Amino acid sequence: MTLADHATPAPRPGRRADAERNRAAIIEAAGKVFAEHGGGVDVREIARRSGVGMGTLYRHFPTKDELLATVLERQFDGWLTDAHEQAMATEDPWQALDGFFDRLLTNQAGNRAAVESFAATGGPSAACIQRCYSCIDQLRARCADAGVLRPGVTTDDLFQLSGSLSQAVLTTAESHPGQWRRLLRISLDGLSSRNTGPLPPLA
Amino acid sequence: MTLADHATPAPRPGRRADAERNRAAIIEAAGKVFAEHGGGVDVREIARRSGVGMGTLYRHFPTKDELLATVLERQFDGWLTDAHEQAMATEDPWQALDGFFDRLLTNQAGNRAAVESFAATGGPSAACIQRCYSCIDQLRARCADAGVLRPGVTTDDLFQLSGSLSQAVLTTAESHPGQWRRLLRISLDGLSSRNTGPLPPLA
DNA sequence: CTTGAAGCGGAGCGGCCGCTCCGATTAGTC
DNA sequence: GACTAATCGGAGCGGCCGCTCCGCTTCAAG
Repeated sequence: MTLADHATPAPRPGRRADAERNRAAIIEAAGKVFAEHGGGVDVREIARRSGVGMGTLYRHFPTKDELLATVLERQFDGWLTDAHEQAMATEDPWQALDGFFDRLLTNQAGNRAAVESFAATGGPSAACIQRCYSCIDQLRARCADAGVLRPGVTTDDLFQLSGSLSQAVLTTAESHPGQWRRLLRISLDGLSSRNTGPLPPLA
Repeated sequence: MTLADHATPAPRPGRRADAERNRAAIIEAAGKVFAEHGGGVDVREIARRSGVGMGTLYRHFPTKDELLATVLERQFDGWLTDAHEQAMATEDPWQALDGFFDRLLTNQAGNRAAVESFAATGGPSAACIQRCYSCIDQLRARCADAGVLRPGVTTDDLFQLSGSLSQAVLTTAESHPGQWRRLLRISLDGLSSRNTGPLPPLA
């Protein structure tokens, strides 16, 4: 995992064993709590759920934002890696793109904090966005080379699409789980090279 | 306007003139402030911007949530009416649908509070959602009758689409304004009857 | 102009929440 | 077991924000 680099402070090996355990507990609990209630939850709730005092929590993460960022980064990075690996293992370029989106969105289904962070900044962090862009661009290029992608579609378009769909994933999570897949199918069909009409120009 | 019914307390005609003026000022200022900063802003900011004291604000709206609801309802209702009228005046069913979405999304472009409310509850209020559903359903039926709409597409699909795109409208508002139109075009192309593949079933 | 009731303003209360501080505890060493 | 430095825990501080309270102002009826 390359993402441990972003943690603050980084998990040094020379640390006491209980400290290491607590740190892990905090990250796990925070992941669940943020996903359930969004980034606005009381930090005390995270401390409670991880069985740790406030002092301990704040020694590991100097700021609530830092904790949120770390957690989000870990989660998103995991989802991204997973979706990317699956896509790489798929031969058909179009199915790879399809599977990538499906996997990525499935993974973050119901995670309030993740969607909020997309809404606020377009993603968990600049580095994360960059990684995501790279993945998407790779898949886009494969599709474009195979001639199955609608001409003029940019990596940015695909990135925005995933962000916008993650909104749908969240709002339909409780009432109509999985309905977002219909939107994904529709969008992907609109992205196929069957559609040759020009897209609105970038301002 | 049927939406004044939702205000609390309703603007009674027998009220003093200055009270009426203040009420209007509050609604207007709140609309701007909520749009700029989202539903989380300090109520004091709204009082300041409308040139009114806290007491006045809270006599007109017993609760911050009530104020937010009223404002959102007014705004959304206006946008919806506007988009609907424009769509009704368009003969071609497909262009009517296209124009409806374009107009609705353009109108709410950059309104943080509006997008938040979509994220939280799917819309400003149950009544508003109902109205929106009706509009969309009407347009959907016209397209379906004309045979230009992909088979199996539900009103719910179209509603979710608009909610998900409003997310894109917000995130691209500052860096790439108007880029969301590309996503809209893509989605609509995926919704045309040219695409006959079955959509994932509703769970 | 007088009068009384409707309306106004903003200081301030109470609760929530991010973060800190320091005495108690415990892991790890000899 | 003794020792010490790293770690822990949670009471509490300070600031933010929703909302209230009440003395002052203004409208409009007579």
